[in-house]
Amino acid sequence: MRLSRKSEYALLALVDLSRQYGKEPSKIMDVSKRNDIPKKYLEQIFLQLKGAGYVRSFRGANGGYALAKPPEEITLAQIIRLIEGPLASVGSASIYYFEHTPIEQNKKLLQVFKEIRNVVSEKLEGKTLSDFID
Amino acid sequence: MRLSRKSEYALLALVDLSRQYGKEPSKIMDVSKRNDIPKKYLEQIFLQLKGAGYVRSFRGANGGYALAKPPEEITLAQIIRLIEGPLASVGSASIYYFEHTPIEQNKKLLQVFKEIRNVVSEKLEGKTLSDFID
DNA sequence: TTTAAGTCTATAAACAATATAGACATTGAG
DNA sequence: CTCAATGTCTATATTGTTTATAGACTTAAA
Repeated sequence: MRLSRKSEYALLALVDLSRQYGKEPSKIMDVSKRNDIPKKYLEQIFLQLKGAGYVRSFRGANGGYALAKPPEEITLAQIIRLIEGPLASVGSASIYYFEHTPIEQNKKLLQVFKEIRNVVSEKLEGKTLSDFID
Repeated sequence: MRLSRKSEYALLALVDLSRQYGKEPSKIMDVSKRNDIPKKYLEQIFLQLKGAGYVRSFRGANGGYALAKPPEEITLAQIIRLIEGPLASVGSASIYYFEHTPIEQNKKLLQVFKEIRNVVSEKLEGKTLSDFID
């Protein structure tokens, strides 16, 4: 499970919104500056997060973005699955995104990557955005 | 730590050589056929493994490839680090391949990925080629 | 009506993954 | 000595992904 820059940005942006949860929405520009994320790229990331129901947007002047649910209800696993796809190292060890890959030819080898998938999954399912507000 | 096709091929090919350890070297063509790996791609993979000292080659007629050391002495971690680079999900959580990335801005977030790196590393350091001979 | 926001879609630049091609070098067998 | 089988080396092709950037459009508040 290699994280792209996009996922790093998404996590930072969501933690930023978590700090404002219950308050006024945050403007893309402000989130961009505070976390050093390219503004136009962040726009796309927020649109994706919105499509998946993790954030809400408010258009027009005084608009901005806010979390769509409490920080306690959004896990790292959910966000990373959204942006990256499978948590597993190989497609054939993935549950949500299973696909056939060559390593299936060796059952024991595949088993190692399933075990890794499981521990990674547990770690990420167990952490929510609320755990990362300073 | 997302595995490329190349790593899957490398692991399958090495396990194949492990089965022949102590016997005659295996020809690229045979390893290719047995594991369904494109021959010309496998050539490149073996050259890389040879450069890193995991396999030896014998040229000319009756040539082929063999493990350069006992299967017990080659770990999955070594091979994956060779082919993929860092085991860590993010560069800033990597020890051997550290680099600065945005997620460092949030120490707690970074810590999660360091923990994941550690468990993945332990799993892969703890398994050698000998564990995968049927 | 103006202005400050978010929306949507296209595209570009750079890089990585996954091979394929072909000329070359080495070795053993006959 | 020559031929065939094998590994070596380097270049290139193809495709996809990542990481953005651009610009025209829509919405809402003042």
